[in-house]
Amino acid sequence: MAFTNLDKVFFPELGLTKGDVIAYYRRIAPYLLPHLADRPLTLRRWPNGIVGEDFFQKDLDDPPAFVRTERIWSEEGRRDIRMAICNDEATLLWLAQLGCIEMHAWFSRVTPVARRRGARPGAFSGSEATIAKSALNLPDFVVFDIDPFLFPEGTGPTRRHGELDPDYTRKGFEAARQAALWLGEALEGLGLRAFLKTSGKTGLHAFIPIVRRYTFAQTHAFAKTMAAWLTGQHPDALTTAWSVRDRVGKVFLDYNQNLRGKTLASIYSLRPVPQATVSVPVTWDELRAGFDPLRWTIATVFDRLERVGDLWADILAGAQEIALRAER
DNA sequence: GTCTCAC
DNA sequence: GTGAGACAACGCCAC
DNA sequence: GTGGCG
Ligand SMILES: [Mn+2]
Ligand SMILES: [Mn+2]
Repeated sequence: MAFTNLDKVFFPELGLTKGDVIAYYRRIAPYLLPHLADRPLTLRRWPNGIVGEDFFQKDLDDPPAFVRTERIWSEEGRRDIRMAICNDEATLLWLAQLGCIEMHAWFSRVTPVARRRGARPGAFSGSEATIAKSALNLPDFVVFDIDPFLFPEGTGPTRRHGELDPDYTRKGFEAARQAALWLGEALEGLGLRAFLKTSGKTGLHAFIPIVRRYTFAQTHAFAKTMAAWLTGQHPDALTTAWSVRDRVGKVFLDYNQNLRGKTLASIYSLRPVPQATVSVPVTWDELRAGFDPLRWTIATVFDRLERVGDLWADILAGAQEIALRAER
């Protein structure tokens, strides 16, 4: 496999090239690869850099031989597609070569669930019924995508990528921070430990590691209940509204990613914003103290990693049970 | 970015 | 050999 | 079935 166009500018403001993106993923690989392991990938590609067009890709027609793929049923396409799984550095760099700036891994894995009877390990193809019965329907996490919908005066949802507006960044993140703190308190009340990361923009991602025993329907219901309860406690600050215009001025607690095939920009993903930020794990103590979420970028993240290591290294070891009854 | 097909 | 053109997701929900 | 949404 050949790398091409290494000098093509991918981040004009910083002058970062495609070669810089590939170099970033080569260096981050030891931290990132464990979090991608065994998870189907939804590719999101920017072959002409962050100011160019982007597109999603799931089906890989004829990938290099070193790329692991899995045949997975696509209900809408009524056919099997071949999805990439990134378990090694070569595959990661191939993805970067394709123009993947972010990595989007599923919340479920293809590996068999231990001690599960009646399952057909490795069968994800042929029908919706097959994949619904498979390990891919049993996520490792309940996820909360915490998205501030605060905008500078005179702008609106259509211009919500206000990453260039420091005032908006600060206000939006402060709102997301408060929302995450409320979520953290509620989860603590349930005896659940969650892992936190910046999105790389102004939001936050909270992951609750769970045993692979709950279906997406169950994790979705759990997250929806939590989000609705929190929104009821803080109706002026939080929303779960489906319509963007009904979210303006609030923090959108998005529980809807808890479905098979949905993704978020992964931990240690480079984000397609001018500052070339990175999605970085943070501690709850750091959240309480506050920070600038855009401080971690392609240029600065390794300083932090060398100091604190991978704060999510043990995330799968802490798989928890979730109560399915409506809590409180 | 990759691939195929026409010239 | 080279350039043009096609192509690269999808599930859920409201209406 | 189409459109909004992430
Ligand atoms: Mn979101
Ligand atoms: Mn988000």
